[in-house]
Amino acid sequence: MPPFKRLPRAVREQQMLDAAVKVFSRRGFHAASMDEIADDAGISKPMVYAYLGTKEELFVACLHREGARMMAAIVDAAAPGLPADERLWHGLRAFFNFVGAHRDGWAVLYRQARGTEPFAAELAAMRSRLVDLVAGMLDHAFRARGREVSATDLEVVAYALVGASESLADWLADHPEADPEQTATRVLNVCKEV
Amino acid sequence: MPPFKRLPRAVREQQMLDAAVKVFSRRGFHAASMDEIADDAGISKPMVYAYLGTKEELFVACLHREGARMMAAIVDAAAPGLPADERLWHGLRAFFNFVGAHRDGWAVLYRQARGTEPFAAELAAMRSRLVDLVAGMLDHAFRARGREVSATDLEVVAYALVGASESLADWLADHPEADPEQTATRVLNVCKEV
DNA sequence: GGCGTAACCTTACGTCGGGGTAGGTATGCT
DNA sequence: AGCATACCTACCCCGACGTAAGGTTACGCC
Repeated sequence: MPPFKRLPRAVREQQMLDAAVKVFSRRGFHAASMDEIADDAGISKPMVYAYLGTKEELFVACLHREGARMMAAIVDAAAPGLPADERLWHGLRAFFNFVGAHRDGWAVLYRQARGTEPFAAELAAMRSRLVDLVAGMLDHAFRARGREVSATDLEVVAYALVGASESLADWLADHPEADPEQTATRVLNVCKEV
Repeated sequence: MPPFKRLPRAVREQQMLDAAVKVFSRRGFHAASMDEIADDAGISKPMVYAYLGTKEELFVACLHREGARMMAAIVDAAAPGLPADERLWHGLRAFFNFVGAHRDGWAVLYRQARGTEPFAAELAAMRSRLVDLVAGMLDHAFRARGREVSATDLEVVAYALVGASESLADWLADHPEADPEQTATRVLNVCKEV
């Protein structure tokens, strides 16, 4: 038999996470089986337990990795040096491009985690950070135009904007033929009217 | 022993659906057990199978009942006789009041169904009907102000509006102290700017 | 009133998928 | 050589879906 290649732990962990994200997104948390994940990662089940722990812990690991990637993509694109309007636009673009490129990661984050109790809190924290980020950018943008908005109203608008984007991202995840850039443009057109 | 009261089928079915919605919303689809649902309904498990069928069928029944209730609440409030602006406003109010009053029903609809494969399609169909309804009202509202908007743009705006509302509804479901009416007002304030 | 039938309802169980683990084997580094 | 790390096969076992078979109450009909 061909002796399966031995790989360092860090590499295997990434492979496992890749497989886990894929399977979780397709089947949902409960319907996904550790056997299938292990199989898909080209490894056997006990390794998954040895490296990433129990099923819940594995899911949390996925959540963290995908969430961190998404936040990083947005923060990178919306560099603080740019003018306020540009930051929002680039952030939106980055968001939709991320969702377009990581459709299954997105499904894990926002379709599985939202419904399954132990993870809802984790997700709420991430979304809260995103809302804060968007609220900050909106604040900049409004101030740049000489408009002053109260902190709570700012938060509600940010929440609504994030919600609308998530909703369209969801739609995007289900329509592989759709173009992320175009979707971002559409959201921005709506926002421009405000 | 106290002979448990015998009730007609229709009544029991409603009790079962009430219990099912409650348990599904608390535990999620998979984590919910038929035993707990039966227990909560004050009945024993085989009755649930006899009346509502398998677990999936039971969940679909919940989905349909709650979805129909929500749509009915919105359609009733947004009577076609009213002027376009009023219809949107009343529809929004009805939506948020419904979510406020049926927080667990909402959780079943939009947190469980979205993530769990067999039901996602069912939910997508409902949401699609809602988007169409909203798009129709938006069309009226725009025309009343003399603005013409293409059908696809209309759909995107409707989708974004529904998404934003769902997002805030979600937030509402997690904050029992929040006021539905006030939340509706806030969304409308954002829309008024468009 | 009695009696049968149908509907209501229960206890108790078969069964199986899948999470998690015990213990052992190979491989590379020092 | 020896030790740690990567890796596997095979297994245990519990929880929960779904069901079989039987008891109990209401109601219609003579």
